[in-house]
Amino acid sequence: MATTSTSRVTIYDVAQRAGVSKSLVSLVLRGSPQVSPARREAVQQAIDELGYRPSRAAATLAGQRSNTIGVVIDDFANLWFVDLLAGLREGLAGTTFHVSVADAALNSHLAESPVHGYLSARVDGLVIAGEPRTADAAGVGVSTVVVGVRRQGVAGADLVFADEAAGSAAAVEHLAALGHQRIAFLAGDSGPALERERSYREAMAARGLTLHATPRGGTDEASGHAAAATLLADEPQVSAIIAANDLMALGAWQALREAGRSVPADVSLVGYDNSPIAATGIVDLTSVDARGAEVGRLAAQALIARIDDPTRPPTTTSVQPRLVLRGTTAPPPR
Amino acid sequence: MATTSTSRVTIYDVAQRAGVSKSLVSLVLRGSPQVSPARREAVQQAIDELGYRPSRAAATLAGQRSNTIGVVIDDFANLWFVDLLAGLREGLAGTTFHVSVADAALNSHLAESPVHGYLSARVDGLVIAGEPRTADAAGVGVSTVVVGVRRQGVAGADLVFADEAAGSAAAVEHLAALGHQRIAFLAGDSGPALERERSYREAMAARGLTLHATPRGGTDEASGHAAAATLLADEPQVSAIIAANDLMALGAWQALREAGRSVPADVSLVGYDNSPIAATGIVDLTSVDARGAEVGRLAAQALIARIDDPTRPPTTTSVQPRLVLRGTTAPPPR
DNA sequence: ATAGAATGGTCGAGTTTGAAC
DNA sequence: AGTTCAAACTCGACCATTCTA
Repeated sequence: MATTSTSRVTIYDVAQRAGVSKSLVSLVLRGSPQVSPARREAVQQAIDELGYRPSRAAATLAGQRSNTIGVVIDDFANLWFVDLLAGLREGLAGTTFHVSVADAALNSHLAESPVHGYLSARVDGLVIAGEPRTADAAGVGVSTVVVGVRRQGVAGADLVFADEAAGSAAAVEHLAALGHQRIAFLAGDSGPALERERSYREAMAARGLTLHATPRGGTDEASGHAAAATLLADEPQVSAIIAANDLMALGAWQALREAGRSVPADVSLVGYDNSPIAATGIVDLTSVDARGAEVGRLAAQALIARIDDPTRPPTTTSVQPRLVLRGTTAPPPR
Repeated sequence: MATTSTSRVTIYDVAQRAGVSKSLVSLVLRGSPQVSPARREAVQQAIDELGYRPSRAAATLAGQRSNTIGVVIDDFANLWFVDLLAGLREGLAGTTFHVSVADAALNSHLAESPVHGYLSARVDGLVIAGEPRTADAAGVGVSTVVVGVRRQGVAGADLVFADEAAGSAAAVEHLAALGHQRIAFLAGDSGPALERERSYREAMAARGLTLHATPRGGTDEASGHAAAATLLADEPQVSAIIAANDLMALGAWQALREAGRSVPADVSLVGYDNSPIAATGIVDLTSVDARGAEVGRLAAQALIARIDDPTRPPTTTSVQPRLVLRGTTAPPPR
């Protein structure tokens, strides 16, 4: 079995052992139907006996394709991508593509950007689930789909994103239906956060309600806390808060607690992303589900189609978000 | 710039344009000091003008090394690995290794295991941060470090893990110092969970306290909820609960709330992992910090050393965990 | 079903160059 | 002027596959 062979076992070794040519081994490896069952069996046996592992590098070099799809995300700490990856995988079922994930931080010790790394790796497709670099705006030379609403586009890429407008509208509608009038929005400066804010403004205007949007800041828990604290000091009459994401909502909750306001009795709270943290029973945060899994599934579809025909015109697909009602929203206090 | 060249630009094209041999281009690419500034400059200019991207596949094939480290984790949804990756990256600073992350689920549409995928990719090193497959116990033929306490070992691999015994002991000690006697443990069936349970038992025995460990179940929120619900029904006199991880602690908290017991006034609660979710102000869960970043840093060190000298005897390194005190522990009710 | 060219790099050995002895 | 030597550069075999014929 695990013979400590001096050199690696190659396709030649397998071919020799099975008594066939190396080309035939290659065919078996890639599951070609043009191989007789007897030969296939013999080759497979030789592979097992020798413990042969095909070299992906050689296959990529010779085949001009890596059979790999690269996924670039902003940050592993951002929980949103967990769903996205799950959907991506689902959409890739039935294909033989490998999936490789990189975040900008992970390889920050190298000068190179993740996108360039994947380009060097000759990926067959690229999923950019974060803000694209300006340098990549002109196109990256490989089938690409950009996920999420981004400030920066990538030429020739397909687009898949959640319809943030519908999400904010649903949140506003839910709160308005409960009787809230003074509904605030905790704004952030990422692409999706901007879009969520924009549509919050629209939804409020459509109802003739007064806007209460905070200045744009970061999108983490501390930013949510700070923004909410300022908001509560300036406009204590606010009875509901929509945050640009769940983490900010948690920060806001903390600020509310510190201000002696209870959720949802005094103030209703709606997050955005429906992240795992919102779903825990102890947090139980009403949140807009951005449908990451569905976005991932559609992104996979778009990518497969583009790899199949790189000349097809870029498409734009949006997914309807869903408001997940939990325990942080209630009618305003009388 | 972006000339839509028919075929890819290769090292030959760059060499020709710069008026040097392809070997010299290769030397520039890898930052060799044996190149005159003038030539280096010329080559770099040619690279920029042509938009050349080296082929990693070719480099790996020719160089017999991929300059890549593969990281295998159980599941992206497990937040623990976020810290681990951060530490890994830190430990890899100054090297030119690329880092690639795969979880078992992500490529589940392929028959192949992540480890085998990385073997085919000819990674220079492997970090296994999950339960190794039995098939890999005999060794995988590449420098490997296993992270965390696992039931299954990998021959020849270095080991880096948090000292779970010290973690459980710290939790028990903290609770005992607050005056708790009836301290329960929510057990799970993963490698680390078993170890945490084992040392909980030891720490309790050392203090002459009666054990209250639940039967081992899953390690997710629902499992924590179920285990705690049963525990509260069977042994309502318990005044403190240590969970095998944070998610289980959240589930337990929910069960406590449903039973009308408040945290920490009626029952104290300690989680394990110090995950981001525990750190949020709204949850504020006392938790044992498994020091993922430190583990990652040490894993990187061990791996670098092993890649440097594959014959060195396997090492075992443990990291002292730290109990992070937050708002879910207090003296028992009188 | 197979031989042989092609893929795009790396690597070690060898060649050139120019200055120092 | 001839020899020596290191630094700078080039040559060509080789890596393990796929693809064409």
